[in-house]
Amino acid sequence: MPTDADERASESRAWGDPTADAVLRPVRAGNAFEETVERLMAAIKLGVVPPGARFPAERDLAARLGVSRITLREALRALQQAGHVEVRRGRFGGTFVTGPPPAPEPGEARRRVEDMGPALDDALTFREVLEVGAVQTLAGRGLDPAQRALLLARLDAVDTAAPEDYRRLDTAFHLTLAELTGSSSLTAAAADVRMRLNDLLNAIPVLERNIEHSAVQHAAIVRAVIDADPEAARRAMAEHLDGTAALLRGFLA
Amino acid sequence: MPTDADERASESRAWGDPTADAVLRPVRAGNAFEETVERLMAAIKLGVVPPGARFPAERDLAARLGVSRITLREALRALQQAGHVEVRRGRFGGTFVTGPPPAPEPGEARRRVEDMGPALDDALTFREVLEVGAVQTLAGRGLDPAQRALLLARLDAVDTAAPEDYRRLDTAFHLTLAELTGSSSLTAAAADVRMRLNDLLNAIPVLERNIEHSAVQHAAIVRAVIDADPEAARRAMAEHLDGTAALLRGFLA
DNA sequence: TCTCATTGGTCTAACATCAGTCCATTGATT
DNA sequence: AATCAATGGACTGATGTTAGACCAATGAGA
Repeated sequence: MPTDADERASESRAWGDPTADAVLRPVRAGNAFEETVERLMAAIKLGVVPPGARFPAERDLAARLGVSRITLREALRALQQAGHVEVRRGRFGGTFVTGPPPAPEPGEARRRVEDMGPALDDALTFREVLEVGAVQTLAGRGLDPAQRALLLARLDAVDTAAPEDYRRLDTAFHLTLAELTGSSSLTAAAADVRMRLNDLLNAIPVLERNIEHSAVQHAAIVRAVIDADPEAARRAMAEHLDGTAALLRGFLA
Repeated sequence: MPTDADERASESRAWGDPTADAVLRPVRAGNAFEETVERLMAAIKLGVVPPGARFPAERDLAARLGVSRITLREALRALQQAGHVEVRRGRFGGTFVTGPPPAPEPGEARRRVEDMGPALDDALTFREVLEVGAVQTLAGRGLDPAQRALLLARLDAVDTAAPEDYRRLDTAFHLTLAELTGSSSLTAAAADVRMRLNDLLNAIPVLERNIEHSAVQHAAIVRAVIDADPEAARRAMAEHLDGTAALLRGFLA
């Protein structure tokens, strides 16, 4: 009877599963506890809360994460038991990030890359789209003086960073570019992919040569953005990202 | 005493709140029920399940959405009571999408755009980054014959669409571009942002002139992707998106 | 030395969500 | 007309999650 509906239904099947998968994907990645632990670890690993600094008070933090204080505390206790944070009571107390975890073993990187599997290509592609898109957008609309100052400060921070702070300040530099677009969705997505790749990057030794190379590329990116040259910005960022992408993919070969 | 920690802490504060906000953002947008309703409505509005077609069986759907069957059923019942779906029991039964909702009033678009406020710019910026990035990526790596055929089919579908199917097939075309990159994160993000803008787009009448204009731009995008010309693809997509962006922003002036 | 604002620690009652099981209905197929 | 596989409908008991209130500890500043 409803031939019209049938036609549409079959047409819908022809839509291709990937789109349906994207819309009908899992509503939540895990339970509140797991996701909270994930976020807190991300804040630590991305350097949002550097070693020695403290997280916001439990009540604040729970509100920010949209999670009950109890759930948050369970997550914090997990981090505490894992030795990532240290909790002190009383006024001027709080949850403090302990020193950086021991550097991973040399072979660790390879194992982690292999573990990610197809998710690696997903993350690398997404990152390139986001970060290249961010600098193109910024170069296309130009920066006001305050934005320019912030960006130059971040660039300088990376260039003069001590080795143990390098990753953290590099992350800050990249995420600042996303922030400056003013799109919170873009910033959140950029932070998310960065987090996914961070474990891999941390497992790769920071070589002096690579740092110098990155410094040149970072400078080129900033220059292109400030000069309001989208095409140059695109090229500089793509080149920069392709470097580490090739490095990571190299572990799969 | 711990001056080192203090320095790092103050440095962290200087990180800028936006990054911290991005990492310490809410873990979940709402409860499972609300998010499930949201997703199902998205599937309907984006045309993933067109009018007359049916959703996967409750057990399948619950598994896909990563939600218990009970929660899913509550969400489905909400959609049923709102008249968006129709439930039939027995074998060959299921949850069917009813006909399209009545067209919104003329003044509706303006109100909705004003309601979104700053979220509009966020969504428009994010969309531009994602979709421009997608076509650039595709043009940069080229399409295999199957991908090319799929893309051309989607293009043809939009061009020959009946007015009531136009938005749905236009959405399919855009999301297909994201899919072809092979990055599920990118596809999910594109679907998400499209969903956010969809209500606004639906509130704008579909004019013959605009359709023709879009058809030309769609063709240009596809040509650039197939010709493996990233710069042309970027330009074509940016121009296309800026059109509707200007239209929507116009309601705020 | 004492105050007290701020912080983590704990508890309760209510609600949300879950996995698993079994029942009721349907209609194409036999 | 009977079969039966696939579907929605309904229930139970266990677990996850929440809001809110109250207690305990801390140490900078009065």
